[in-house]
Amino acid sequence: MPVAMARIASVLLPLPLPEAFDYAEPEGMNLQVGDQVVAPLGPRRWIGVVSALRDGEGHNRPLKPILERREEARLPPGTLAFLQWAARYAVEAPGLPLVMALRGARAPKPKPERLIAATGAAPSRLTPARTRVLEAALEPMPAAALATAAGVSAGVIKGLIDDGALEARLVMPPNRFDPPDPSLPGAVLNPSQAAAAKALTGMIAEGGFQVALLDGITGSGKTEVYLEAVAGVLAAEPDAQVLVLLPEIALTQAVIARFTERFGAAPAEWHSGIASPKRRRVWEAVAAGECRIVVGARSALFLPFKGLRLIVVDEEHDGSYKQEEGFIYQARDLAVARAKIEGAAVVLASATPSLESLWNAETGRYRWLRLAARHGVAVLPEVSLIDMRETPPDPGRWLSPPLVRAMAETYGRGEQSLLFLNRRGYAPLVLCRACGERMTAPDTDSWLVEHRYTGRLVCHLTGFSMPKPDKCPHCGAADSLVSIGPGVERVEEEARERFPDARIAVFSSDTIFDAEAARRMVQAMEEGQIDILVATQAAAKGHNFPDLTLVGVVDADLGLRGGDLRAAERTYQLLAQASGRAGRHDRPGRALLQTYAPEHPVMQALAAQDRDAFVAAEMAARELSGLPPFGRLAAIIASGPDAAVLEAYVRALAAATPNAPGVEVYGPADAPLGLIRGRRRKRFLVRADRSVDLQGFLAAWKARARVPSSVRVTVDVDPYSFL
DNA sequence: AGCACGCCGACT
DNA sequence: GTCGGCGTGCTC
Repeated sequence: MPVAMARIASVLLPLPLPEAFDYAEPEGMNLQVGDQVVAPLGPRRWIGVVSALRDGEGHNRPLKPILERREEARLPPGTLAFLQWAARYAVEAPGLPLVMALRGARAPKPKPERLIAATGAAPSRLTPARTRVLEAALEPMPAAALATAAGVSAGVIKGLIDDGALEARLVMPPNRFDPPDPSLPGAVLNPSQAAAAKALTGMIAEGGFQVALLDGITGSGKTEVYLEAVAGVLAAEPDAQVLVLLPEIALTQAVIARFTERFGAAPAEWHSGIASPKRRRVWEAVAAGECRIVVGARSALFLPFKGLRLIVVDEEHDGSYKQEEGFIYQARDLAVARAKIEGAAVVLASATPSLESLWNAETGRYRWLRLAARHGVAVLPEVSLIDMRETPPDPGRWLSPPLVRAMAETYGRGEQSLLFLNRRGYAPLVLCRACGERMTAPDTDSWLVEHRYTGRLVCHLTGFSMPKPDKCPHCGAADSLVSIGPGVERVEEEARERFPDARIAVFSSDTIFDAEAARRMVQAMEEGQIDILVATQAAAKGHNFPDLTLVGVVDADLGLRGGDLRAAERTYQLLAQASGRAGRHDRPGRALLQTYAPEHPVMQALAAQDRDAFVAAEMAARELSGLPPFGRLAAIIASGPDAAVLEAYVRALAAATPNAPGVEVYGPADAPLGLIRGRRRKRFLVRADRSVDLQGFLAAWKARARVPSSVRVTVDVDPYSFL
């Protein structure tokens, strides 16, 4: 009889370790790849996941044994493969994506709930209050809910429990997600929508990995179309799971409502705002295949789907799909990668698709579905440019005469205006008139933004804030601090001066900090309780305001000044979304863009409402310089508190640059914000041809120079922010 | 990530 | 003379 050979288990730990660690499998544990285990690490115990199993003994040293196998769900093979792919893609430790994947698995379990139920026994004495309670206690419910329902105090309920007529039961909340019913009738589709829905369901029915770009202007009804694709997937396979990604939490409630209406059951919700026990429930139900639709933010991509068949990426162009901190990734790109690993389909939906997706559609990699017709009777707004050189605002003002005139006409007709300025606070810069000092956060280069509501100066980069000082902290001069440039608060102030009787509100992350506040503001706007809304990006998307007929963009050039790769594209997308807010019903709307560069191709394309011309021009420029989507970019940022140590490292790294054909390395240069929280930052930029294994190059390069422990090195593949 | 080990300042 | 600051390094 052959002696059973001991097995070695490679365990991926949710830590920034360079590789999976090997452990001995204790006899009889019967591990499988994907199992959650507890393993010893130094003096501690860590939860990890088995990533490989092989026969053999530890070679160089004895291996520590795994301590236990957890009963919690096993990570499906597709999920594990995706995590490993994602780590390589981001040039990061393999344990970092696992941190995201286990975020639900390690959350505390839901606690049993105490419910009060009738025992059927009659109470010894009946009072009117007691009768009401017994009538209300038809099914078990929490004591507080029962007291409210019966209109009594908690004492009455306690009395009935002591009397034996009611009893308390500890019940685990059911980990059930009601199954969606794809056979319920969907929305009535217009011909354009119907054609797109048919093409989508046909594509998905073929099975396997496929990507479609659902490209339709604001209001063309993209959601109805992808809902039909979801219905098709759910109907075709009883175990199929669907993931719907949204760029921000504020949009989830509306989309969840649409899904609930369409399929008669609420989908699971997943984002950073979900409480821990709920996360745990969703995570386990997704792993068990019991939860079939998840609507969530980018982190939902790391859930342990068992039978993922379709991923919808709504507003696919949106910059918030790019995670910029910690584990850096682009969720839209990872969604496509995950679908490829799982053999699933992807629908990318947008009114202003990213150039990358348009290029993939143009070259036939993605199926291109264009929704042309506008839903309902609304017409597109008329877009015109205001040349700020010809009709400048008064000094210290930000609204030009043509825009103010248009606002007056709109207000006079009882209609609504939206002033759009993508800048929080009152003024983006405060400086001292006496000595010229610019206020910045301690040990940081970025300017402090003045907020008048709170009377503070705030660093939007580090979160630092301080009360606005009376005297210049640098030279001590009194009353010398001046506010430079406009933010939404300052535009609001100007609007109030010009229209003292109008009802004016500000929509920004400083006035609207949760989903409930956003809902109230949207409702007030819908009901016509606001005449002029001054808003940052937060309000640029997703809402229909029937009486909104004027959109004024205060500084249309703002996004162009960053000078980065996507400046033009981002500005186009943002302004197209913002101007698309106007005139959605029976009244035609207009959008006025204040610009100092009306001849710029972005402004011309917006005024002519000619997206294709803009895209063609931008693509040609990118192709000429080999930039995405025609080439690939990555940034390497090194930071550290000691300038000399950092400089030495960055020089060593530069000297170690591998010579690779089709790759150019620029730098090292001071990062645009060279100093944050006392850490100096240096940056390399890498451009590579599409045929180059960029990740392989970056990993090999990074490995060629020893990193001093005080220096942090981050790799940003496909950078969006050039700060 | 967390925890131990190690070499320089103000304290019982 | 010690207690402890957190810089540096390791964990299968």
